[in-house]
Parts: sequence; structure tokens; C-alpha cells
Amino acid sequence: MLRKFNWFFPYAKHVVVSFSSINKPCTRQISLSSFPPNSPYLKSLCYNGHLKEALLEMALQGPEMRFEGYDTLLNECINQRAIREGQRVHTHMIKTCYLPPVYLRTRLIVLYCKCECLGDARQMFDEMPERNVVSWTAMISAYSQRGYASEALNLFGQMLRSGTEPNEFTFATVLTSCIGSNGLKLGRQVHSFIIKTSFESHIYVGSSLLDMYAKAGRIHEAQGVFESLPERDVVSCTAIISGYAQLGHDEEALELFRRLQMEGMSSNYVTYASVLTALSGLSALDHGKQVHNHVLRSELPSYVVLQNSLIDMYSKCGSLNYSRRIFDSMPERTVISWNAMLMGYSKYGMGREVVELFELMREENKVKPDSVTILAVLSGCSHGGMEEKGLEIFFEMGNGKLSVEPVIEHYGCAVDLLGRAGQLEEAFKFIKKMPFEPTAAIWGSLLGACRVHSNIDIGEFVGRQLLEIEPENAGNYEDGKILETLALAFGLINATPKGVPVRVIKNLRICVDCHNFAKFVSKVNGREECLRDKNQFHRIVGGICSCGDYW
DNA sequence: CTAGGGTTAG
Repeated sequence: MLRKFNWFFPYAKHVVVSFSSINKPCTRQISLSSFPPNSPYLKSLCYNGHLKEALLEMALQGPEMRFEGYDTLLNECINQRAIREGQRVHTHMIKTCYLPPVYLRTRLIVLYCKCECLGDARQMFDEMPERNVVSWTAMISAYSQRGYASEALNLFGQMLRSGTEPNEFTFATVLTSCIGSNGLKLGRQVHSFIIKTSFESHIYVGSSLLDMYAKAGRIHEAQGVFESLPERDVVSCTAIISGYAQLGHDEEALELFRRLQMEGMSSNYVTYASVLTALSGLSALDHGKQVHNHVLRSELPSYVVLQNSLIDMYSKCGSLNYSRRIFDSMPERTVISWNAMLMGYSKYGMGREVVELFELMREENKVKPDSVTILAVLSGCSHGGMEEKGLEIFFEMGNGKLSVEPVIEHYGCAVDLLGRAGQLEEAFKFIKKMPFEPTAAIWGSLLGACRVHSNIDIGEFVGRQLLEIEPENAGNYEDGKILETLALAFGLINATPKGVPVRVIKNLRICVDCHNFAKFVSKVNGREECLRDKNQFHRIVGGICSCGDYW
């Protein structure tokens, strides 16, 4: 009993750890207890997930705690993502003057990283008296995983300068941070380093490498790395398939998938998600259903990611009912699930469904809307005849009610909403007041509104703005022709529904003609039609389109 | 101890 009181530390509910104290030179008090540390008991508590009891045991053992006990405890804290309990272990080390070896300090970095306490992880890292390749890699990977690519790369540079040799773990993780405008250049540098250190054919390094090339749009180089791999597994195969799919090479992606399957590759839910991306790009409903059936038969657990891609596939293939059925059946949804469903409704101009679903999302209050959510809702409102509602939601963003910072695309939607509501002057003033430089797309949307509402004054001004912003479009014409072209553009404003052949923006003309033709056909045949263009869907019944002639 | 592929939008 005496021993217990000697070494029992009454912890505050919220432990504030003084990180710097862990490195102070300090010797542990010598235990006079004759009891050996009860490590097996602590271990069994941890293995059974009883962290609270294990912490109590730690307190009882006091300074008799050794490496093994700390290791077991930290492992379980990491498994359970138990930050409070992990902090207690950390505090215990400090209070009992235990100087943890590099290994345990690295475990603490991992703990803080997994619990999304990146700052604490970095502090731990900075205060290490010595580091090895594992601790460097753990910290680099912490940044990579949390999306801090430049910090990861910075640290990689520091690591090299410190004279620590990277290993296959380091390369695999640092390559995932070679993204963005400078990514390819850096990735190539890392690649040559990998060749020098003979890690090129390592399966983890190789798949990370090919993924880096694929994300940089260098699919042939990615293919080259893939083919040079001495062995293949699910991840490397999925990486190359998704590389093709993400670059829009949908047929190649599917062809590769078929070939690799015949060669005996195994698939998992990530593979199917990538294949579904390719299929939705091709609007290949039948194949999509086959994948869906296959997934159901193979009894994969219900992975949110896979269900998200099924929602997207069905909506892009025009089967919104299937999308909704999957959406409704999901035990758990992420923001992407909501976004995919909202986007589906939005592209069909189903404004009411968009607003209803968005309201459901806010009621449930489990998942926070993000920038894409609002984009889907606003564009759904403008394509679906819910202008007022859409504007209301846009202005809620400015009020801070939505925890989403408006970006230029949201402003574009607002212009769309105002234009569609016929408030052309308001839209014009709105563009002038925006905190962003208006893009060609924004002027273009106002021009479209001017066309629908036959407003020549604003339309003329907007047309000139467009020619200024997009000189590459106008650059194809000689000076005289630009005035020619402008006239035709304004002619378009008053164009009859049958359409006047105007050559201002090519796809605008094609779109009007095709659209009218489709409407004409639907009226004559009395059939419903579904068209998919670059941005949205048109569902045409009896000569009337779901887009309300506004796109 | 540390590592690779994935779903919405653009």
C-alpha cells in the first residue's frame, strides 16, 4: 500500500504537457520496492483494450515503468487514437524523469500525428536529442498524410542535409508530396535519387513513383515504371488503372483492368472505385451495373468510398433513382456522398430535390458542407428554377452561417442565379463589386442571361469584356472581323428559338442548335430525351428542357 | 517504430 501512495500521480483531467522538460537532464528516483514491474498485467490490459486500467497500472508502477510498458501503452493509444491517454503516458515519462529512447519518441510522433496533433508531433520531433531515418520518415509522412506537401518536402531536404540516408519508406512517402506545379520536377529529382540508391524496383516505392507521374499527367512514364516492376500487387495495379481513369483515358483504364484481371490481379474496393470512375466517364451503365453486381456478390464490406463512386456512376449514367437508393442505404456518409448526390440532382436541374437534400444534410448535422457542397447546391438552384433560394444560401455564406468561405466559383453561381432571375443589372453590379477579377466564364454566364432576357445594352458591354479577357478567342479573327463577329453576337441575343448560325463561341452555337433540334425532336416524337453536355444534363419532355433554356 | 493506390467539384 505504501508503494502505491508513493508513486501515485493525481492527474488533472486535461493534462498539459510541458514538452521541453522531457529533455532536461534528470535521474530517476531509485525505487525501494521489492515488487518487480508488473509488465505482463499491463500488457494484457492493453491487448484487451482496457486503456484506463492500463493507465492506472502505469501510475502504480511509477518510476518502475520501463521501455516495454511504455511501448505497449503507446501502441494501444495509437490503435485507439486515444490522445488524452497518450498524453498521460507522455506526462508520466516526464514526471518520472524517464528519458525515452529514439524509438519511443518516434512512437510519440506517430501518436500525435494519428490524433491530428501535427504541432505536437513537430515539437516532439524538434526536441529529439538524436534522430534516425525512422523518426525523420515518421515526421515527413505526418506532413504528407495531412496534406502539407511543402513541409514534407522541406523536411526531406533537411534530412538529406543532416546526412541521414533515406530508405524505401522515406521515398514512398515523400513522392506523395511531389504534387502541384513543381511536383514533376521534384518527383524526377527524387526518382534519380531512387535509382542511385537502387530502390526503383521496390513495390511500394514503384507504385508511389508511377502514381506521381500519373498525377503529373505523364501516363507513359507511369506505364514505364509499372512495367519495370518485378512484381505487381493490388496497389500498383490500381494506381496505374486510376492514373488512366483520372486523366480521362477511360477506355484504356478499362482495357488495362480487363487485361490485369486476366493475368490474375486481385481487386479491392479501391480498384472498383477507380474502375467506376472510368465507367461513369463513359456513361457505361450496363458495365457499371456489372461492377455493382460483382461488388455485391463479393461481399466486400460497405466501404463509403466505393458507395460514393457508385452514386456518382449511376448519376452520370442517368439513373438517379439508383443513386438515391444507394445513398439512402448507406450506414455512414461522408461529405463526398452528399456532394455526389447533390451534384447528380443539380446536373439534371432538379432544384427542388437539391434544396430538400441540402436541408436534410443541415438537419442531420452530422457532416459539414464544404465548398463543393455549396457549389452543387447553388448551381442546382440556378439550373432548377430556385433562384431565390440559391441567392439566400449564397448570402448565408457571407454571414458566416455556413462555415464555407466563398470562392470565385460561388460568385459565378450567384451571377448565374441573378441572371437567370432576370436581374441583369443587379448581376452586372454584383460582378463589379466582387472581390475577384471576373473570369470569362462569369461574363459568359451574364451574356447567356442577356440572350435569354433579350437585353442588348448589357449584352453589348459584356461581349466587349469577353473579347478583352479572351484575346486568344478573338485573336483568330482579323480586326474587321471582330466587329463583324460582335454584330453576330448581338444578333444572337434576339435570335429566334430556331437559332441563327452565329460563329462567336463555337460551342455556344452548336449547343443552341443541338438543343433546339433536340427539343424539336422531343415535341414531334413525344418522347423524353436525356442529353449530357460538358456541364449539365438536359432532360427534354414535349419540347421543354429541364435546363429552362439556360446553360 | 516509418511507406504506396481511392470517391464529389474544377
